[in-house]
Amino acid sequence: MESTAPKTPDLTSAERPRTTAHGDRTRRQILRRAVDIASAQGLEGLTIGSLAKELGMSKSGLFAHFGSKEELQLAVVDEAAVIFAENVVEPAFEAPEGVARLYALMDHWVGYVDESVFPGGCFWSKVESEFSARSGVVRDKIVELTSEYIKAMQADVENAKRRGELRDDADAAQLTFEFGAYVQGCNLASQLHGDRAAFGRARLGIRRRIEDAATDKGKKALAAYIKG
Amino acid sequence: MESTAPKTPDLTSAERPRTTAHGDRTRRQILRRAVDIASAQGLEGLTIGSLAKELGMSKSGLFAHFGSKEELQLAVVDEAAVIFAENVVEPAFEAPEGVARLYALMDHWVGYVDESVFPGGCFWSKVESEFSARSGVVRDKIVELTSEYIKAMQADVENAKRRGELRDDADAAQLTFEFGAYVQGCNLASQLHGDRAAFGRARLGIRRRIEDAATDKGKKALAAYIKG
DNA sequence: CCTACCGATCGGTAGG
DNA sequence: CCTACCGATCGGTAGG
Repeated sequence: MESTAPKTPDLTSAERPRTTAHGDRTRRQILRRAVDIASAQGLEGLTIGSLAKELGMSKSGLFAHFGSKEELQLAVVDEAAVIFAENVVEPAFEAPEGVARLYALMDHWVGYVDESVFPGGCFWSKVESEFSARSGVVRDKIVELTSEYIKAMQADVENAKRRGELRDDADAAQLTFEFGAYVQGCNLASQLHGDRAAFGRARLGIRRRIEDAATDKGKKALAAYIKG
Repeated sequence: MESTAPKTPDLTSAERPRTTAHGDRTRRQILRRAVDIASAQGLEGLTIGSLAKELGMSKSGLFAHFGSKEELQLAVVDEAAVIFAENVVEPAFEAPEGVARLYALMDHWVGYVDESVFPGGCFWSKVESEFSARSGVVRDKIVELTSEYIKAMQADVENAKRRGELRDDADAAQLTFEFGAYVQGCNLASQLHGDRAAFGRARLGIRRRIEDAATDKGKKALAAYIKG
């Protein structure tokens, strides 16, 4: 039975009416706090009751903003993507194209882990591990967004090749894999072993892999960017 | 009030009476299944009720083997350490000392992730991430064991240096960091993105880092081991 | 090893 | 946004 004028509006969809400035501000405050908690406790450890208590509101009051725990988790992942864009992707675009921008992207990325934008370390490392053996829309969104970040790395590597700053025989997929691994590695070493030296090791590894694959033009461009 | 003859024996300690062969076998069966589940769902996602149901026993019957969820988690971590020793640490000792043994250790390590000894990928990656922002004896045990694995890597690097197979200026801590990062990287790429090519990339990265740091003697020893 | 419980907490709902 | 609930599940206990 289909109805052309449904009595019950779909409160779980993104089109749910939410036009007041106050409602938007409250929702944003909830999500900022939720991303912090999820970076430490995971998206399942983030419970509606404990989040509500920390924000000084009732459980059902908070719940009404999202409609389900899954919708809350999706909103938290979206919010984390905004924070990542602001702290890593966008700042890297200020560097000149080529190896400089590639290095800038990875340098900001390590910095975002290092400076602990989130109390629990890298939000993405946490939720990737948490959802790696699950299925559903939350996992799908995590996979989609982190795939974009990997593609952004690889695009910068391939752009540097096209500009003649990395050698033609440089293996873009291999470099991308190694860069991602270094970021993961320093996040875990820091969070689990308190090893702050790992950030320097990640940066050094990234720099050496770029230098090893760079042409003379690329080496000069990278040195000029790092010095400047 | 101290008693020299306490009426209630400490059932949570390791000294709890457990002498029957049957009890030991049951306990081992429970733990093997539990490690599998924890590699996918984590040590919190491993609930006593669901584990009991899967093993066809009552919740309290299973519970009696451990005394608390925390003791179960500790036993699961110990069991995972036995499996890691059998699959990675011990097989590597069959390779000759030096860069060959270093490569063998890392090759078996990647193989243990690749061949999915556990259904959820690397048990250690899962629980390291899960407990990175927690405190307590379970986290402490995870940190202790994974630190041992890192030390085993670094000991092999330093041994290869002493034998003149890696150059004197090779940075042992840097190499160790990069090897660990590659293992983490291929586990996540495989589990989250289904990227089985990542195992080859991890192995290639490990081999190139060793070759880049190797002396002529070391290059020959590595080539002989990989060919043989 | 079992059945039969316990209090606490989970996500979610009713009704305002 | 609230109070007051719900059934399900959690770790854990009593008593055998």
